Amino acid sequence: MKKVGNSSCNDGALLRMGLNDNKAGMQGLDKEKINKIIMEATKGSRFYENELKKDQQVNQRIEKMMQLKEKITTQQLLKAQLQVDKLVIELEQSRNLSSTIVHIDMDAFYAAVEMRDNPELKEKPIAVGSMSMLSTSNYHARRFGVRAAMPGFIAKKLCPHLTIVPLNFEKYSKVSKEVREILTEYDPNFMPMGLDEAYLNITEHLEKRLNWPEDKRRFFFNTERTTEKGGYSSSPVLFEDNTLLMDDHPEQRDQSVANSVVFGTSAEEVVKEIRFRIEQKTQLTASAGIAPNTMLAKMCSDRNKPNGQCRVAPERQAVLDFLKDLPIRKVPGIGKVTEKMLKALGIVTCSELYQQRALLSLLFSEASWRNFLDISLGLGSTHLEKDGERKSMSTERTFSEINTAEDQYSLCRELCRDLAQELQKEGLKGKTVTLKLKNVNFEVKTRASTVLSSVSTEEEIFAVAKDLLGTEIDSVAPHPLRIRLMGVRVSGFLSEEEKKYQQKSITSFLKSGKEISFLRLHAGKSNPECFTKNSEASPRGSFFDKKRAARQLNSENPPNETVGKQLFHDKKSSAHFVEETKKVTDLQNSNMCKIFTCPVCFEEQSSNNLEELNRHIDECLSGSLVKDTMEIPKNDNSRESTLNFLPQIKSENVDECQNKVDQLAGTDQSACTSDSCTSSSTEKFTQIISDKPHRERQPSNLSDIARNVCMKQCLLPKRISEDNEDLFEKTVHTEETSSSCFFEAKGDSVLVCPVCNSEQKTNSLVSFNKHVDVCLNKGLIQELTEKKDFPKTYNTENSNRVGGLIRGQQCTNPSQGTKRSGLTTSQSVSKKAKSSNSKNTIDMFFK
DNA sequence: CGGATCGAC
DNA sequence: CTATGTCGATCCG
Repeated sequence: MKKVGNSSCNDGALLRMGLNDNKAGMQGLDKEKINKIIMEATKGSRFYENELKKDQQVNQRIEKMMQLKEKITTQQLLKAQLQVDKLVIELEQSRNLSSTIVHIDMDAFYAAVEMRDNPELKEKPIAVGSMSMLSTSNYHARRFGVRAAMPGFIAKKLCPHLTIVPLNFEKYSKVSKEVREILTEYDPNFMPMGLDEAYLNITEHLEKRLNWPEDKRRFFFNTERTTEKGGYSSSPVLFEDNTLLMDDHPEQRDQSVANSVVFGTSAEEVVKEIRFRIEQKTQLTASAGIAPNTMLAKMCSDRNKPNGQCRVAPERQAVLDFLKDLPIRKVPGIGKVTEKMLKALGIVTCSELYQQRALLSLLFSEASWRNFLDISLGLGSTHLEKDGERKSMSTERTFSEINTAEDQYSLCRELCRDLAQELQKEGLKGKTVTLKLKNVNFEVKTRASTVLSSVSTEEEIFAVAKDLLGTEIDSVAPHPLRIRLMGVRVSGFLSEEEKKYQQKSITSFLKSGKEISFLRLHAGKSNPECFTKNSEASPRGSFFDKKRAARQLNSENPPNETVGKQLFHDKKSSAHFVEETKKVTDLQNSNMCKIFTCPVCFEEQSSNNLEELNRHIDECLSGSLVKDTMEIPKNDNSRESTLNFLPQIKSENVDECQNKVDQLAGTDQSACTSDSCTSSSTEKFTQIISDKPHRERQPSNLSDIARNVCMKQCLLPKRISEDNEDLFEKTVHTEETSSSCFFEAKGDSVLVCPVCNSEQKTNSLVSFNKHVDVCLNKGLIQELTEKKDFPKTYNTENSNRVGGLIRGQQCTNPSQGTKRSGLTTSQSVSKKAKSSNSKNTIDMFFK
């Protein structure tokens, strides 16, 4: 039995410290010991106090969420269920299993490189980083609880023999480049994620490869390599699992020349080949995941690491099976906080995430719950988008306490200098400057200011940053600002188009003088810093009160006003132009490959968007529905079609299909928003129902509980007594006119509680609703979580289905982008709490 | 727009 | 002693 709800657990900051399961190696420590040691090293520190504070904030968020949950009524939940399930259908329709995405992940990358290059380190627990912070550790060290993102001094307490190797990025970059040279052969558009990870789309490679002669798939062992021991390393690790190279075409192996190996043509073989080549070239091992989308591929690569690979077959059921018991924390985008919040709702696995989809849609923001839904359905991006233009650039530094204004200003200038250098390398200018400060209690603040003309030089950036800094210093005066970190960021870059306009404008407006002085200014870094100098350089009026003036200077811009305004104008119009063209191309793109299959007539519909498809389905429903002859056409795996509705229908029972039709029918009325339903939708609804009364209504899916209640018991064949027929009519009618509530007053009647299934005699809906509420609060969550329908398919058993009544919210563009949202509760946070909180923070910031 | 937060590497 | 640096996304006020 699963305990659900109010577990605002007080596991404190320990949770944050990333302890992991320890496979009880011969050496190493068990979890308990690790926790204890970390706690001893940690407690009482400023860092720890701050962690506790953050933890409490999370707990407050959870509490708020739970309060919100308490207030959710049955009706709301059921309605949400309907809406979400409509979306589920759309998402299912758009499921795309035709791509083969690979995620490659180098094993303990930095540590592995260091071990490779220094044989002394082999067999020893090592970590890469510093006493302050570790970037990674080898597997040996991990047995002691030494992990990435852990400070070295704590790691040393866990594992006194730990060797800490300083970072050497140049080396890692070089190795990374070697690996990328291999990857690019399989997908020239592969997407690197940091130095040690990458996504590949090998769909095209797989096709080409089918026709490749064996020799193109033959690779040789590296025999020249002289390892540390002078020996010859024949990559023993890779071949430890001898299944690795023997499946696909064993006969081809025999023909291979000594010291060579031939790989097959399957996706698995391709990935083995990639890993083989990586290891031969770099002596490093990689893990890999193969799946129909990036999210799954990433989770797959985690499955058999280190030095393993795993595949999720491109079948809906395989995807669902893979997700079934997978802890949500394994999902990219779900971090500690989200994990904890969901855990408070009793959600730990992906299947539970699916089961609670209705609740989640009420408790979280749209972006969040939609993300959750994608996750629980196993949807992710099926193509690798090249990353767009950079949005910001920043630099920050941690140091031992700095508390004098002078030091802080000069540090700030230094950061601006570094940043300006980087900005100019990429030829970027931004309009927003953000200053970041972390005080000695680890509390972080950011302060931003946006100016009219974009900045890129040290002087320009510093002019803005110093004001922000000055304001912060003032705000604590007469106390010193005690900081341990400062950072400067520039954002709000001009887009490519805007740049062109700007260049034109600049060349036409600015004559040589100013421009050159801009370009040359930073080269002569002779200025021995000091902010006083800068304030001299700023416009007049700043020499009264340094600090007051500083605050007003926000919108100073070196060129004259008219230029600034002119630029602004141009930028706007050009941005508009860009947007328009983008729309057009987007449309064209989406035109290209989207073919929907109408779930009613089963004909392929090429359409721009869902709305159009829905319109078609509408027509089908009102026109040909009566025929009710649902021929299921033969459908071989046409890899072309991006949308695979048919195969699903095939694999599910007919009733499931009917379920979808019902829902679609009930949803298309976009006027049927939130709390009101138009009569036309109700008409259609009754039509469908009366058209298909003969169809045996089988238990369908969880969400039918929602429909049950929506349509009241009148549509539940088993529970409808004959004399309720009348009720049905009235009911529908009532809904037509007033449907602010799913339950309409009906005089004396016997209603069946959709939760506990018991009959409830009521004379008022209020009392019945109350009963359902109570029932629901007690049992629904639990009941839903206990459903065992996940493995088979998400949409299965439950009792007594009825047609749907769904609000016509537009859910266009099921594009399954790569975006992963952060998380927030959708409801507003109490202002009081927040402001008092921030006040506290401000007070505390300078103690 | 500004500030805070989350999450990934 | 000693708890990173950079970036993107999202949400709310």
